[in-house]
Amino acid sequence: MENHVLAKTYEPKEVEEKWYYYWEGNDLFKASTKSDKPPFSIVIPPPNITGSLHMGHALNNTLQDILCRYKRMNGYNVLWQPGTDHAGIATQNVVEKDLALKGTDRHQIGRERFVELVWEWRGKFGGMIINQLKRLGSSCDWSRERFTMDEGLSRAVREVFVRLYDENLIYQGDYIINWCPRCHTALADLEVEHEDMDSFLYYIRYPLEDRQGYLTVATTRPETLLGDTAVAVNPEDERYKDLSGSYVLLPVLNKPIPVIFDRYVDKEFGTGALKITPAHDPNDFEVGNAHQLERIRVINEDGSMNELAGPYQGMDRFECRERILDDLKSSGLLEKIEPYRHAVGHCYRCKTMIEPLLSKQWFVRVGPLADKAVTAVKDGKTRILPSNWEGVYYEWMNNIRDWCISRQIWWGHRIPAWYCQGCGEVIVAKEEPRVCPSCKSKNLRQETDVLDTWFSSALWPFSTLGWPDSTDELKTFYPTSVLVTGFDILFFWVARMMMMGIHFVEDVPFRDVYIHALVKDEQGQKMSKSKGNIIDPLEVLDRFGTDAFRFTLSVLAIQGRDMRLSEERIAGYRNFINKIWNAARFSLMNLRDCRPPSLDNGNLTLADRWIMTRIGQVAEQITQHIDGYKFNDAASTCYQFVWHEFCDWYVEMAKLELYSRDRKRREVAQSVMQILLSGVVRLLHPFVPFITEEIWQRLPHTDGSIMVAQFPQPTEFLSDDESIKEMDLLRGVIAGIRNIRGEMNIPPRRDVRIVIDVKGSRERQILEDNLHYITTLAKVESIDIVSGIEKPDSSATYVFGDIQVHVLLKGLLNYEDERKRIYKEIKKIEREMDVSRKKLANKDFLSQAPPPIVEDVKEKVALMGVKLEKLNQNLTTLEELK
RNA sequence: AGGCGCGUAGCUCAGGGGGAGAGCGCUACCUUGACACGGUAGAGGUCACGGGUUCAAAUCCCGUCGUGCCUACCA
Repeated sequence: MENHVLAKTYEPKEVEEKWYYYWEGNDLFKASTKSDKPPFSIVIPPPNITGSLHMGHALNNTLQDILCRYKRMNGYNVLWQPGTDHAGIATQNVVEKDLALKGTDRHQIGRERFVELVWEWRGKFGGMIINQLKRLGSSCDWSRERFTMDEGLSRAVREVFVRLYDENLIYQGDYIINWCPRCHTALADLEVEHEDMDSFLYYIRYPLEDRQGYLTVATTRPETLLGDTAVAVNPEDERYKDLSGSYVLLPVLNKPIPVIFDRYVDKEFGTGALKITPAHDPNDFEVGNAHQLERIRVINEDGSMNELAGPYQGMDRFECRERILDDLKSSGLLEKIEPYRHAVGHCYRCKTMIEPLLSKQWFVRVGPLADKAVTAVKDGKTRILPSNWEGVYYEWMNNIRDWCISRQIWWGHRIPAWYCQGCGEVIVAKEEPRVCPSCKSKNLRQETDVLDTWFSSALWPFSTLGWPDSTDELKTFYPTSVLVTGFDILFFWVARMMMMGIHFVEDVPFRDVYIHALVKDEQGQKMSKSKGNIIDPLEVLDRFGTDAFRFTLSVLAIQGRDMRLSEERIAGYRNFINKIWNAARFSLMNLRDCRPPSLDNGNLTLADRWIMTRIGQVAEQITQHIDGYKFNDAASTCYQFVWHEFCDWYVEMAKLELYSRDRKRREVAQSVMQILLSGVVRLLHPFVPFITEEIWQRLPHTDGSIMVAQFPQPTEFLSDDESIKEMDLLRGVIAGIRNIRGEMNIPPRRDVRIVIDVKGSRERQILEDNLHYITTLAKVESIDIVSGIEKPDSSATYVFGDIQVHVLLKGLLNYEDERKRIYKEIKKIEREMDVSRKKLANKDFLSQAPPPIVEDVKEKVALMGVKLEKLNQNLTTLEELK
């Protein structure tokens, strides 16, 4: 125990680093595979190595840490599994930028060297976010940190790939994929962001081959006409019935292409005639397949036009569009242009406009996997919370499309497939094959594509635990207890982990999925670099301290609603942290000479019994709230209790005991104070770990870290309902006197005299026993307790139930103010009574409402009646005096 | 186009069939021996609008308006 007085203001910087080292150094974050305790496990949503801590991470990890610390204190063997993901495209982009600065590029240095450089980059910068997570106080088991590209996880990736391929759940094929010409790779459908853009609908005339006239098509992408292989119309469309079997001439290239009939075409849109470009549009691709059309790809992977684009070869796709339009205009084939707004796909990494391209790629056949993942949630094996996200999950799973998993980049898990240069055989294997099993050729070349990063992330809950080996970790901690994440990766990640976990480990990856909100700015806007409205969590940590920040995030973590974060809000909770600090400071100052605590009911004051009962109730509420992922309710309950019950009332009342010359009284108060403070910091610890450890360590008669102390159980304290009622009475009387002082503007230095008129003997007893609290807290000179007297002269009166508190104000009473005060009170009560009286006058209410409700209303009317009567008497007396 | 959510005190939001709540802000007073990152008191709301169910609706249902987000291959 340290004896010197605590600083007046809490200084987070000094405290945070010290305790984090202490926790980590003492292995307090470590999980065990040999423990009798029940397991509790969470896998971290792996931040990507290019990232820096943002608000989303801060919230996500704060919530996970709250759960982990709470569970540890409740006696669980907790594994919080940390790690990072390799973020294929993003990381490759970062390193490529570096190369560009040095005047080179990856093609010049070659694949092998490039991958080496990425590993070097990762070694230097990839751990940054991990240190930032530590600053947040995250209690991950860092000894188990994993990386999606490390050896074990790579082995899991190969195992999964090969098994899915063998089960015919991975296939390779030519399909239209989303191509990012800047990142130079295919993207999965999910990685495409659709954005509404102002554009034009161009009406282009395709001359009929065998007669005069045109067939006019409407398109948003005139440049793709170079790859057209047909024009389609609806077979039901009367306008075009006579075109059966005919051809039109493709403008510019003057090539005949057939008119085909397909129900897919919407008669109402445009002209009802649709140009078909099977190599550059997913729908056209389908139509093309149905009609065995040729697929002509006219755009290169860098977005330029290729040799099949004839005169436009070498132009960029956007330039080509302009040139074609010019040419169409001059040849009279451009009928008209209409403004048109429609959704255009963009790369989620670099925002470049996506080019749908025909390309050979690897796909996962997700249908069968998705079915099982849906069933698991339907059967309640995994709960998705809040439950409205379940619907979103089903909706997506039921409409799922095959997943394009190959990426044309170098950084990632290279696809374990080899092509035999001799016979063309495709070999998929965990280890590199020496010879072709079919033709025995040794000339094999490995697939150059790598896998989508999410492919490895999908294995995270079991690959990090050692799968495919049957490890103790897997046996102890799988399925994990809960996954905490944002809805933005529900499809990207959660759904895929569900599919893979069920398929490969034969059980769901998590029991609960808790979906938390997005963090937005004060205006409710998404934070983004381009908007410049980012609040940097690291700056917040510096300015306000980790605990203040974590507490703010907890209070704002309301289920199902995005949070608006502002600095004022954080400053407000910084004040709360300081309040905790000062409450502890006061307590510890008075505990220097204390003995080990014990609760001797016989000697407890009303305040003691009350606060000991309240903290038990609060412990129970907080437990319920955390168990239900109601972080905001849990944090608010802490706030209200600590500030408005512990500090506002208990500390003030305990001062009388602690400053008492009666040693026994002081000792009792010290006992209660120790138990109370110990309970408070333990309740708060999951939310604000640093300050609570600091206080815990200074608290007499505690040992070890608060991290491993028992979370408060209601049974540690008292359950004394009478004390609650008695305190309500006491607080009501004190509040009444304060109210009059405030309203009447009685200077604080002016001690006033009070007469309390109380009939009930029990109530009288309570007040008499606690007179010293009233005099001190209401700053009163003296109190007389009487029964059934006339209202004293020059008094202001507060009516509390059937108790009247007369404040004697000789020479200070402003009659007009007092009259107004009472009148206002009367009006308020009358309004309330009206409502209740009407209810009682209603036969239906009396007969149909539940009896306890009716009783309540009757009781309320009776109480209000008494109060009203007294108020009216007081008013009359006052007017007579006037 | 569908789906989900939101509209409650000046601001940010809890609550969710029977007495309108919190934080911040605001007003007045207070250098009280834990804390001015503090204390005491106070002002402030036909709970978006219109219907319906009910003895009773801010709360449940339907509709309207406003607003946000997600999903989607109509060129």
